[in-house]
Amino acid sequence: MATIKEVAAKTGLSPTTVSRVINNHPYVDPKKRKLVLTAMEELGYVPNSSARRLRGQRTNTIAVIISRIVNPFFGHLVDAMEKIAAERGYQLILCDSRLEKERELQQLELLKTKQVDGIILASLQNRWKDIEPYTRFGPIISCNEYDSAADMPMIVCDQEYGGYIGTKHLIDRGHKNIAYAGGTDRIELTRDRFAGFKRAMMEAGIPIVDDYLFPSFYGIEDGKNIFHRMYAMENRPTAIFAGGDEVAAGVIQEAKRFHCRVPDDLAVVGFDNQPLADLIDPGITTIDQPTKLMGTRAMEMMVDMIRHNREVTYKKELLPLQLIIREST
Amino acid sequence: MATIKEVAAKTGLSPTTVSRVINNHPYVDPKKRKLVLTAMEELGYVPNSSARRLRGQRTNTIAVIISRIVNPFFGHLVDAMEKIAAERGYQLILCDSRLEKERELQQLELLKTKQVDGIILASLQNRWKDIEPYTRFGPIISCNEYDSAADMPMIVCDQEYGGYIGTKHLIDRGHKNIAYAGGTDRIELTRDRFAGFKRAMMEAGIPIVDDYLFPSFYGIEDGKNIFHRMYAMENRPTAIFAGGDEVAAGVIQEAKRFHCRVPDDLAVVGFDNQPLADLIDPGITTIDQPTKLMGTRAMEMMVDMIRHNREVTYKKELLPLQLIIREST
DNA sequence: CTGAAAGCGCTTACAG
DNA sequence: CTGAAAGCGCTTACAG
Repeated sequence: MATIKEVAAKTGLSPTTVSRVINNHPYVDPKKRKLVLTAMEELGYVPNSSARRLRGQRTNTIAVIISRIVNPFFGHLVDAMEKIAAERGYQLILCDSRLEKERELQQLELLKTKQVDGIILASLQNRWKDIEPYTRFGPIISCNEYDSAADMPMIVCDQEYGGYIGTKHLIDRGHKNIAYAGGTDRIELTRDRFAGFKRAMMEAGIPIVDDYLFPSFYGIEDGKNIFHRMYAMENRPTAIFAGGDEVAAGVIQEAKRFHCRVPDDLAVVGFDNQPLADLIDPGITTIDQPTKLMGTRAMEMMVDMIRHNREVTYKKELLPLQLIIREST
Repeated sequence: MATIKEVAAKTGLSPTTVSRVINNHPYVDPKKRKLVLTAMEELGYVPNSSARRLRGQRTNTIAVIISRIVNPFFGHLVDAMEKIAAERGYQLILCDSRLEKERELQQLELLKTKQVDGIILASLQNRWKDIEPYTRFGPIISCNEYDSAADMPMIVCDQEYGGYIGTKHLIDRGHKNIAYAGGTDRIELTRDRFAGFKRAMMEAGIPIVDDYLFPSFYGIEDGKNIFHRMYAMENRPTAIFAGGDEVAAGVIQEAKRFHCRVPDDLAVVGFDNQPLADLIDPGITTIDQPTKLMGTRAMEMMVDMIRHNREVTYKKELLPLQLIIREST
């Protein structure tokens, strides 16, 4: 692999001048510039990025941490981020925390070891106090998930409102026995959604039944399990607000298998508005998250922070959430 | 950020010794080792990876190029790869070619500029002659897609067989008017699948109707379009072998909307066996690809090649494909 | 078991 | 407009 020295030798110029050509500096004799360019071409020269990183103290790489890449929601989020990153000349390192705290912390080390210029947290396994120490080493922002105790920029959706409109919709349809599959309390996002659920229920004067509340779940299989737990109840819920479209899809599929009609016997509301929600039968009423917009904004902000050395301070950017009504309610 | 020099200064030892501690070299006085460890701890020292990269000429980073991350097939493939990479201490750079040749070539440059130690091509936009020059700079292997003209290792499935069993299944169900949504000829994988289709048709003595052949398609919307093109025909096909489950899902959804019964009026076979295939109604008969196994094997092989400086030579590892029968046929 | 020195391949003040 | 020199932060022969 040719180095800058070899290019210099071949042209009879100094490495300094070659470097200036590479970096499009002004003040290089046009003839010499051309000479260098030809030599680079002939030698197949390409600058060594490790050397540039070490010298320049930048990596042009950004890490994004998600919790489960097989969740299509994250697929779309990452897609939007990758697009902006590529446009702006940044590489994307994909980190999957697999919902584990330790993995997330290890991935945050990338910033310390100077392997990335910044990190976007699209999921959050650790508390702010454990994440905060890393902010000293470069910009960290959150996108999708958030922690209001955190002193970092966040691009998020109004989850309380999402929880509210989904629940209100079920109430408006005449339901009172409403189950809720909410995710763990550990995550603020799910707490806020649940707060929206509670607000809607309270406004309507409907008591919340503990047995109808299901903890943290993520995939199709979890949806199936939840259905069975509801099905086994004496007093079955007539509706469920699931934590995501995959969970909702699992509920619906199993309901159909057990001849439980959706929405007549069981109404189902999902979350995310994934393509899946429109594909299965009946289509899933769900809360649309502006996934693409979130990813785009987060990456734009990250690049901006890296480029302008912007200070990392609290800033919450709220994006709109919207009820999409289909046949499952 | 503390450097190795500061650790050395603090301990009164040389950077050499500190380096040896960092890298777990033998022959370091246990007391001094402990001394260094404490100093590193106190200073919050972490080795700068750019310096290590430059010095060591390795990056511990692997790029994977896919063509469309929102395709759940790639989501699962990347998931399996990320798992192995993380286990082995490698970072994963995600590159989405978005089906564009130029982007893929630019992503291959990562190897030249020493930003990655190796590249896994999970999709292939360029011909071998355009990819080959990059092999000089590090290991490149393909996974999923392939090019038999290529002199590189490939972890792939027997697509011809996949095309064959899917088609044979439709023929066994009594179909003669079978449409095929095949992808472009540019890609060998799709050519092979199509060859399997043709073999099955020929064996059964069924002529292939040009109007029933649809070119390259990938998503749900494409499936919908294909349905409409078939629906508009005078002599409608009674079955279709779609290029992927998403396409199949689009066909099925639109068929239902137009009261075309699946499988009675139109039988549908997909490809990939994505979770989606089991979720929609009717479930999609499809060809199961061992996605996880492919990703795992590819990453294992890549790490092995990087570690042992294995020569990059042709080697085709064929994984099994399997027909999954559901209600769409 | 330990350290001084060289060098990985760049870029950037500095001097001219 | 150009070049010599220093230095980014490591690691690895080499010598002891």
